[in-house]
Amino acid sequence: MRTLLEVQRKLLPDFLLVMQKRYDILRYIKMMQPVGRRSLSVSLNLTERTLRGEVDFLKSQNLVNIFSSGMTLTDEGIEILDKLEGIMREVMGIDIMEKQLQDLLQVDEVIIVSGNCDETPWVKKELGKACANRMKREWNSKNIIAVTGGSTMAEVANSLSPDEASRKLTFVPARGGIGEAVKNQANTIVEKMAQKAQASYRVLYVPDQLSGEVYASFQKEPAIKEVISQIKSADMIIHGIGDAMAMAERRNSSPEMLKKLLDGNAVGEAFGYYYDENGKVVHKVLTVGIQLDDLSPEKRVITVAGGKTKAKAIRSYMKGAPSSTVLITDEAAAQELIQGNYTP
Amino acid sequence: MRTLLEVQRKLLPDFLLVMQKRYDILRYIKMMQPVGRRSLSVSLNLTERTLRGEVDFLKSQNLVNIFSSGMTLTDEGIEILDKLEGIMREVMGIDIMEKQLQDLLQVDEVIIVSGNCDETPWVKKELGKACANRMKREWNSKNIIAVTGGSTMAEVANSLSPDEASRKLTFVPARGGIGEAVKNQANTIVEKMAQKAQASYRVLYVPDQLSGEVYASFQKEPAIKEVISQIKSADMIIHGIGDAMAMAERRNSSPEMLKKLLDGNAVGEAFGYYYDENGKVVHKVLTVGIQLDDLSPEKRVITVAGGKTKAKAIRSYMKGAPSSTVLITDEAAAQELIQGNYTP
DNA sequence: CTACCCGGGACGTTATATGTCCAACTTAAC
DNA sequence: GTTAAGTTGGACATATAACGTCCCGGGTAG
Repeated sequence: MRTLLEVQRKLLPDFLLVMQKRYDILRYIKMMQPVGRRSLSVSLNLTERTLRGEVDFLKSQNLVNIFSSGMTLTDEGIEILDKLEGIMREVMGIDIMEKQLQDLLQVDEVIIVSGNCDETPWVKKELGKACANRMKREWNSKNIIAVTGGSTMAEVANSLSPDEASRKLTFVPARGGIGEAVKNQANTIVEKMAQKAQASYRVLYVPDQLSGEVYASFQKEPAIKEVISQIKSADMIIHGIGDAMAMAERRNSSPEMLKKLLDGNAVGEAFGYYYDENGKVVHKVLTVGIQLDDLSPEKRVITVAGGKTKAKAIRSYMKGAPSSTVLITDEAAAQELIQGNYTP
Repeated sequence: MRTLLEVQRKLLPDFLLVMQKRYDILRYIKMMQPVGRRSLSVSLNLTERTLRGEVDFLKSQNLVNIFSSGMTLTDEGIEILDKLEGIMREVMGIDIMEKQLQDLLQVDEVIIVSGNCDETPWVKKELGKACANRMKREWNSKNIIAVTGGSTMAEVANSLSPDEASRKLTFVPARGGIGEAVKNQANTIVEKMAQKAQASYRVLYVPDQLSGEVYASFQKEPAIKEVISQIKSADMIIHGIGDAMAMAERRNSSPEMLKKLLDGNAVGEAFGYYYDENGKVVHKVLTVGIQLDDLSPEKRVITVAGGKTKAKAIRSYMKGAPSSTVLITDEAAAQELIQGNYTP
């Protein structure tokens, strides 16, 4: 059933809306029966005429009786409604969660893929695919795409495919090296994405953890400067989110820094910034490229992260995320985000 | 998944057609890619414009690529198509079988409910329900409904429910007693149907197996005569089908008659007529009421019978059935009818 | 009896889907 | 290089379905 719904979501997206509408109508009739069109239509937020159309249809399907005293469900209607209850819980699950998260996190759009990254390995691929599709939808109006590192981003790269618009794109790393393993470094991923999309790309090789002086002189280097200016003018930023401590360890951070993160209660990390539970920046990795201030609402920010274990990290980052953000996550993280919110 | 499809069949009937259409389009694109609109539209029997509408939609869903060299499936399209194949086998199963049987048996309409009467007890109830719904669809233009006996008919009676039109109906037994147990006798069922539909009814009590003389005098009796004339003018006839030998035994037929049936290779029985494999009448129970000749095309005949074991009987009767017949059966019988037909 | 709510008929309006035709472009063969 | 046959995509008139709006007659409760 899961796959059937999944397929239908793609193949007949608005039919599910119709199904939901009719489900609501049946439900309300059951509760309010016998009931007339007028009172029903206000309860359902439908105009009287459209409600009438639906009711005529339901009557033709023998699901409702229409008497002069009002409408009631037929036995068959009750039966169908019973079966629908179970189905709807599943159908509406994802849609509803997407809307809930949209409200909760105050962002433009939330996309949820079903499953749990932590448990089922191919769910991360689904995340990547969803992200690739989402990118595609508006990359004809964008030119420069900045991406970060991470295993999730690597999957995004895997899912990209070329089309006419994609060839005009330029991929750049969002920031200079921040200590990932080569495979998941931003530079590597940028290259892969560009290759998959048949686009151009620029890389930015800078040593990790620069000291203040070198940092300044580096930025004056013409070649570096040009790449940096491209990065700064990126139209779209794709990035993952990590668990703060896990990231810090993976990056071989110094003991002092680890302490700083611990003291600051850092839980989330995104492109080199560490956040605490309230979304406050605890620490930032000093490197070139996009800074938090650069995330203006004109830029499209796509945040990709899934898995129950990352829910806290996602929440921490999202507290301060611009509303132009699109969050792509999985069911497990979404559930955790929604539930966790009521028990802080 | 089964229940989901069942619900959708009721709640969004035309949606299955759309799904099938899009499935076909995807399938053809996969086979013929890269392919243009024109050649695709002729292959699919769609006008170019409608095909274009569908393709635009599929493109917006990222399922097909459109290049100037033609259309191809995207990776996602291939994936969806894969999942669809499995689903479609189930979705189209019933629809397709209905059409196949319509052709095979040369009747106006075939309705199949899923399951097997012989194995799952509630499938017979589903048959009854389906029959009741079908009757409802046109009983506002009919007045007299003749019904036969049998356990299936008893379930039809159970599923009836009253409405405005039903109160004007009159139920009559199709023929005089032909030896059923009381519970499943036509008279009993007539009474029950009338009660369920809040309609009127007439019964016809005649002794079984009349001899020629008494038969003649019986028909002259005024009260009987009136009922018989009502029966003859019935607008709708609802009847079941039985296995010939099983019916004969249940009716305590004489050894001579059993021999006659055996010799004639009788396999099916319907309202007192016994048929052989080719649809030839082997024997008819002599009684008053509707005779085979009365089944004119103006009358709506609804035949209800299910279960794998009855497939042969159904086929034998259907050979001579008028095209105004509506066959209501179950999946098991339908499969047997279709498959059995290729291995005679 | 009256006032209210009921379904359903009628009709003009609007949105959507479809039929039809053409222009610009790509590709492949010659 | 040129032609021919294929492709998509734009434009526009038209048919069709959905919808908004109004009203009527019939039940029903107060």
